[in-house]
Amino acid sequence: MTKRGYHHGNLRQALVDAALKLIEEKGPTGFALSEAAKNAGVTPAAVYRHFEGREDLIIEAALQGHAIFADRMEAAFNNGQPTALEAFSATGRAYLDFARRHPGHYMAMFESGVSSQATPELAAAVARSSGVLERAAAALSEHIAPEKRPPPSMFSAHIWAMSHGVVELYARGRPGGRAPFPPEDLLETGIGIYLRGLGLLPPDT
Amino acid sequence: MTKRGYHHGNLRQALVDAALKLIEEKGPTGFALSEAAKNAGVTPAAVYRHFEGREDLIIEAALQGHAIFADRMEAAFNNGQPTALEAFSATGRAYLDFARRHPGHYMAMFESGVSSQATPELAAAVARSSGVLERAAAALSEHIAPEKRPPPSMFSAHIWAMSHGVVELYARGRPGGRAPFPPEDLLETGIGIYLRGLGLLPPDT
DNA sequence: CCCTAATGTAAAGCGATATCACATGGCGCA
DNA sequence: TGCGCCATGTGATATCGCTTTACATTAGGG
Repeated sequence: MTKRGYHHGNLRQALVDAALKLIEEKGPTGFALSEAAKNAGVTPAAVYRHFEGREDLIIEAALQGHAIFADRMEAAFNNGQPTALEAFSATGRAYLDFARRHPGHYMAMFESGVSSQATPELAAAVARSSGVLERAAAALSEHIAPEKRPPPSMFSAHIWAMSHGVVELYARGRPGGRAPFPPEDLLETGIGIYLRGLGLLPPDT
Repeated sequence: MTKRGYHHGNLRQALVDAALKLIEEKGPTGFALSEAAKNAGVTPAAVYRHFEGREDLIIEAALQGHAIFADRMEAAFNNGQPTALEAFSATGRAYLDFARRHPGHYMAMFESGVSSQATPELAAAVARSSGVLERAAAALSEHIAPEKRPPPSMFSAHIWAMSHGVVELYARGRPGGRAPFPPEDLLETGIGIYLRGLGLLPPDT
């Protein structure tokens, strides 16, 4: 585990971990490649043996983030069990939970300024994440009367947009001072109202 | 208008304009104070006669953005005329329209990493923006049966979150390749479904 | 008309990214 | 076993952007 003399052993991942911690602490802007190197116990130049540069390191962090993200949502969705609605709801909660538990990853994924198309691997990871949410939406869609059913990809885009918006604006105290409501409640109620608009929830309460 | 020899005449605003153009072109990360200075025809040090530094320049851009933003939404809301629903809908469209027409401002406001509380003036400008949207939501709220009426601030938070999410994720081709739908449609339908969930739109179509 | 304050410049320090030649040592192969 | 290669890390250095300081210029009021 400790530095074995000259060679590190697993510098690549150690750098990613250091980067994630720094991004979480100081934001993607404040993150410095040289500081990540120092925290990993090597000189800045060593980073270039494993990554093309600063941006490439961020991309790797985002990539790992999307992998975890997709896994979590996949597990929460649980193949649509026990019901499409409950699975969908769990998936939504998993979204926010991921953002809370992995702020460094989330920032690398969505706030670092790197395009989701930066590399083919990243694009694939993003596609997998979207795929999970889209399948959850598609499964739930089947319970909507066909004539008032939006395309599943639009359905999932709405959910993703609201989830992301809640994270960005209210999960770290953005507009109007502090969060007027806990983000979890905000997202839960927002999605609830939206689902009611689709006829997927009863119109009471 | 042109540089009058040694003194510029209106360097402060010229720097803000240059910064906005650069932010729009290269993102808040790629924006360089020195480049803005060059584009304004002065040396980097001259910037410090008008701003405390790079971040302060971005804050001023965000500040002006919020002023325009609030004005536009205020005008679109039009004091709730002709109907609360139409005024609200116009306000939502104004949101997206602003993001499209003023990408530099929007990025400075929401993607630059500066806190909305960075300075008291910025906090005030943000509060004014939120206030407009919140009033629009409050006016529309009165048409909801009281027992199923969420607090207006929660209502407006939902709308802001979805609007912001659409801009961030789909107005510049984020997840899953390119935008599957025009952002305008995405937001319009999303808000439509949400309003239907509140009983503010008829459940047909 | 001059003097002062506002505004801009030139030069230099600092820290971060990135590149290059060189050092080290882990590991496969004879 | 021991040799040599190549992956991995270092040190030095170039470049660039932010920022500060001392100095230069000019607009405008007394």
